[in-house]
Amino acid sequence: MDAFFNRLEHYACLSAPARSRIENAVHQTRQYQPRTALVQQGDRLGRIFVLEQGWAIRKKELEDGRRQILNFLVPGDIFDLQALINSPADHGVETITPCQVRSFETAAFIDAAGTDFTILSSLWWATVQEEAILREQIVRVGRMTAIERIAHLILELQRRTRIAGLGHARGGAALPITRGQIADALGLSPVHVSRTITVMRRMGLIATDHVLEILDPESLVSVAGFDDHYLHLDASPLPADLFSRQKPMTAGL
Amino acid sequence: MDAFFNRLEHYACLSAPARSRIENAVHQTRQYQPRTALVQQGDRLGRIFVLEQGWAIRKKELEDGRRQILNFLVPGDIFDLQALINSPADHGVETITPCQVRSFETAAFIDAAGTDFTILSSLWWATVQEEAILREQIVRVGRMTAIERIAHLILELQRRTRIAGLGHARGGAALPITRGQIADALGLSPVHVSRTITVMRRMGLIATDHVLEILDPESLVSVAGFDDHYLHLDASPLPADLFSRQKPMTAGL
DNA sequence: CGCGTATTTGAATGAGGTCAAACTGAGTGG
DNA sequence: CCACTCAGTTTGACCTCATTCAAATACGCG
Repeated sequence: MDAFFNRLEHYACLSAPARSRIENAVHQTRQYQPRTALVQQGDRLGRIFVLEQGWAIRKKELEDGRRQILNFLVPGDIFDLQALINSPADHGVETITPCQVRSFETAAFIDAAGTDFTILSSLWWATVQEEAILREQIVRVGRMTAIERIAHLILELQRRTRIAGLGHARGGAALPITRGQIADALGLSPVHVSRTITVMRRMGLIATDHVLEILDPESLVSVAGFDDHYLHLDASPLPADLFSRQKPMTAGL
Repeated sequence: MDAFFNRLEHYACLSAPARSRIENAVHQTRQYQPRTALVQQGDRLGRIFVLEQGWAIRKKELEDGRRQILNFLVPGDIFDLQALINSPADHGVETITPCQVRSFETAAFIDAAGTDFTILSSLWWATVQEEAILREQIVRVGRMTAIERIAHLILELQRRTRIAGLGHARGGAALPITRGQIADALGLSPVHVSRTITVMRRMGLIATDHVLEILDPESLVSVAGFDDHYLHLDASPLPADLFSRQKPMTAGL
């Protein structure tokens, strides 16, 4: 439960009863190998998942094999709250490292989460943050050069792993992703990613001894034009009386 | 209120009391000229907006003037539910045609919407759909060729205007957007958009007498590799007892 | 008419893609 | 311990899709 609670508490301080509601909700935990499909496009899910350990990707594929990685998932990330509506998944989720995944049946999850204000507040934060990440991804892919895209992505992942409680205090946080994955995430070819990363290594921005590491955070920020506002790291809980001001017995969106 | 109700009812049939709760919620309606900023990056909003008439865009801008349009807003679209969390806007919203915009103070909106299951259900659908649109935008910009991007965007907007109750029965739906806007949405240059659209016109796919119109929907779908599943047009209401199965007095996410 | 904005077209340039081959490193098995 | 494999990475040569620059054209609109 660590990664999940860690994430929820990043957004709002959970009450003891809230914690135990979730702890006691029926759930299962499974381990997966890398390259395992967790959600397949077209699936109707009926479950809510939490990535407890490891890395995964959201992706869409075109008929002819072109692949777009929409986003990386790091420990604590929740998917798919969309399962609340019973519509087929419009994209797939796949592990890229060994992963531990917790899942709740939708109804059990709602019983546990849907009545507690702090949990709902955290979940809404998580949704807002996820949307913001998607928007920034659009900007990267639509309007940035190769080196900007890569630098920007690295910084985003570094910030997100920090939230997830991974990674070392500063710069740190080794990213377990391949050139091919970076390419599919950023709309580039693996070859060009390799070339660009070589340049970045020579610039002293990053090191790539087996895993990708940040050497010079400041310069990287400047190369990427990175502004972490969109990640809403300043998360503060919603006002606690937001939903109860006039109707004490109801909890809402 | 037409566009808003029309949209909400696309997702779930509203009860009479639900309608009147919204109708009676304190709100204001304003008209705006084209190119008016409705939300500026960095604003703290405190209001929920509904686009009643006209078209708008969500956008982000880079320091040096590069601009990325994240998404187009059509009548019935809601922004920004993110205002529920009190965090500065990470992107801007701007009109591109004359617009009529309704807005609710956050608290008033929650009072009206937060306790009614059908409304919450509709709002959740709208959020899920919006996220799906952002994801598809990533695929367009990341992995499609210019002609695919343009064809795909045109089809998305055509479907969305149909939901919005604009546009003619088939093909139809004139899109009031310029080459420059298409370029900023799709990560292309206006010049190349113009060239590509000329090609598409010569292929008999579209017409561009003042506004953009679809002539040959089938071929356009094939050129774009368009699959409208992601728009979740098959929206069906959540099971009405989803939140009340075990705890009758609560409504939830 | 005259101005500002959007579009079109041409020619030259460039960022990134493709193809192909060599290289690295972590298993795995003899 | 070495050979073999497989996946990922690197590098070079060439190509192409899209950009940039520039000039011409069309289109409202006061």
